[in-house]
Amino acid sequence: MPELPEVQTVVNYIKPMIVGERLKRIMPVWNKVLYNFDEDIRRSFKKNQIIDVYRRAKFIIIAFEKHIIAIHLRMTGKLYMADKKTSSKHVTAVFEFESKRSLFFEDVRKFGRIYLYKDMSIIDARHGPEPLGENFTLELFKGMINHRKRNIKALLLDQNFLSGLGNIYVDESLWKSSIHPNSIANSVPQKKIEALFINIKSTLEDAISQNGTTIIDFSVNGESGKYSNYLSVYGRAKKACVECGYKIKKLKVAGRGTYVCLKCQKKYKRR
DNA sequence: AGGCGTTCCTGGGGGC
DNA sequence: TGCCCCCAGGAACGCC
Repeated sequence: MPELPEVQTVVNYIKPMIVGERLKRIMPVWNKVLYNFDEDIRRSFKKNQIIDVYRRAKFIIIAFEKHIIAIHLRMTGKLYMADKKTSSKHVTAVFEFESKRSLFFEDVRKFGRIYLYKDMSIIDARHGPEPLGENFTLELFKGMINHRKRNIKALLLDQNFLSGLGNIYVDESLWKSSIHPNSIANSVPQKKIEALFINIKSTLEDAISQNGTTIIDFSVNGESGKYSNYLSVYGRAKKACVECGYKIKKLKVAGRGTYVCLKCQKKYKRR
């Protein structure tokens, strides 16, 4: 499941290949993949050269002079460049460039969507700060959390609260900070919040440096994420905690499969 | 405000 | 071996 590090890896991979390309058209292979391409914007889509590619939250942003295209991979989305049609039956959309090359969007479970906006305002309004951005300071994080009474895992997964985290990196960050995922957010001691702040950043940075955790099949070069070798709790049910040796438990928290060491991670209840 | 259920999808795992 | 059932999971939305 692509989270911030996986999306960043995809951006790093495709950016040098498509900046400067001119978009001829987007072919929706599966009819729901283009989420909000209203006809007016579509017809005025004349400034068609890609000027930048970057990540915001879990979106891949392809920027044109007058508009942006945002791609969300959701669970199983993949992007890769190719010259000709691929044989994959899971392609849901194809970006055709004037150079005759194409960017393929492949998505087995079909949750991924492509959005068209005039600018970033709608996405920015619905998403919290970037955990690796300069504006995301410890003081800001403390201020965001100190009035929140949700359980900490649900809060960290909420893209409106903080951008980019998903199930894997939330579990990893909470384990590293010795916080039980079912803790009430504003009951977690300040020292632990400081640790969490540091651990969210370092976990994401380490994962980016390993090209993410999810196995991403780029088809062309077959690169896959290597952070899976570094996971401490996620996916390690019944295995020994690498810190204390106690058996890792799999729970359900915030409706998600959740991995936790009940010996290392303390649950902070409502005060 | 926050928790919970539902929806979208399909491959794959569990049960028998 | 084979078949059917059911579920994971990101995010939006509605309901209480």
